[in-house]
Amino acid sequence: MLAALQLVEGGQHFSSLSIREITRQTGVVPTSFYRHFRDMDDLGLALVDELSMILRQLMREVRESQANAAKPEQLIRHSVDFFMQQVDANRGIFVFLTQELTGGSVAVRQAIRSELNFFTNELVLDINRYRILPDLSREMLEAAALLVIQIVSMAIVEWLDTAQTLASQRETIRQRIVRQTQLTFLGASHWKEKEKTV
Amino acid sequence: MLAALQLVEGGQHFSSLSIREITRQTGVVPTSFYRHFRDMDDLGLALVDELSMILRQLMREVRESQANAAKPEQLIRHSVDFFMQQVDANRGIFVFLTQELTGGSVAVRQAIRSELNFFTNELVLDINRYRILPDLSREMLEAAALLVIQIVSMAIVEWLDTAQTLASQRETIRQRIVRQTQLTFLGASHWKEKEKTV
DNA sequence: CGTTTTTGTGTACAATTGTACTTTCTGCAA
DNA sequence: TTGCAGAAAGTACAATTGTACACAAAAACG
Repeated sequence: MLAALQLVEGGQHFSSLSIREITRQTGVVPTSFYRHFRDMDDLGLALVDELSMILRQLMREVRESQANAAKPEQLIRHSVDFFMQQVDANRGIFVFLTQELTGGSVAVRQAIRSELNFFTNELVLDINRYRILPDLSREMLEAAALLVIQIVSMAIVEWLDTAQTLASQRETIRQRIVRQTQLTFLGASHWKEKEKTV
Repeated sequence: MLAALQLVEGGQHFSSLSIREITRQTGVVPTSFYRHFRDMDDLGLALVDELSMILRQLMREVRESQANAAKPEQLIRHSVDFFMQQVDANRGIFVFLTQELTGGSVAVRQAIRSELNFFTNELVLDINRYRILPDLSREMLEAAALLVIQIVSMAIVEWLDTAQTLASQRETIRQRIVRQTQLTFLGASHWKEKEKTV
């Protein structure tokens, strides 16, 4: 699994990897692959499972880093800074997950989407816990929370393409995440249910 | 190019296609490939160019379908309905574009991103033309417009995974697009520049 | 018409691939 | 110490791959 992640981080798309390539990377004979996975699809799913665990832990750390939040208006900014730092420290994970979010097999795609839904629910819980947006309907709350998750997801792809040395471009991305997130919360706080959605 | 699109629509990832596979699909000898493209990357870029043209035309039609818009509050809903209809009618195009948005080579990814920026600018022009959000700063306006584009982009991926027969699931996706877009505009309309972004 | 450019064909080959199979190794429990 | 299960190695083979090169048809153009 680590070998596959390294190859993906090295610029190849997961769906273009071969079994032999992966075993070669780990310094093991091709047929050993089958001791652990039925085929590449199986490996893909195993990776999503494994990386999901790591990702959840990582999100917990983002949350904890805000436990003694300075000022609430800087909460978003700090979370974004901290999170993007983690993205850099775990490139392989995020390259794989963003690739497969739109790429791999149906099963893998849905596994990743259900992980995004998990984070959406966590966010909904947090919003409720801190009594932000108390008047929002469940549906709208979920749409807003998922939107925040999607904002970050889309930004990660671009972030990973932007060299760490290009500080100004990276700052542009960070600012956009903050702005779009603020926009989302601002919109949600002004939502009146009478404005019928459909 | 059509052959590649068909294979992608058939469930394979573009980066896993082989030259021989493509030429086989068109009923032509493998070496003929090189008469038209240097390599697969070249084909990928050519596809983005070609599909961008089609996509722009398609977006124009979405706009025109709203020229004599009934009521403004239904404008979003109607545009979404019309657009998703076009997605169904052009699956191959959208499968490829969403795949490569996070997948392919750096060059292809950036080509697609710049296309998304084009649509963002178009949307900004429209917003200005109709005097929606007259008080919004340029930066915030762009962030909001891009967010709308991103909302749709993310939804397309899920849409393509949802069979046409599952009407209720598809309606859920449509509603989410509408809600998230409304949220974005609502937030943008309440934005005061004093709420410093960063 | 004749010529030139573009596109397609045929042949060839070394490299890589997935996977079935048999055999060897390794660590641990009895 | 023995036995055994899990992991790796070794061997094998047919299928597929990218691409070089020489030649043939077709299209474009004067």
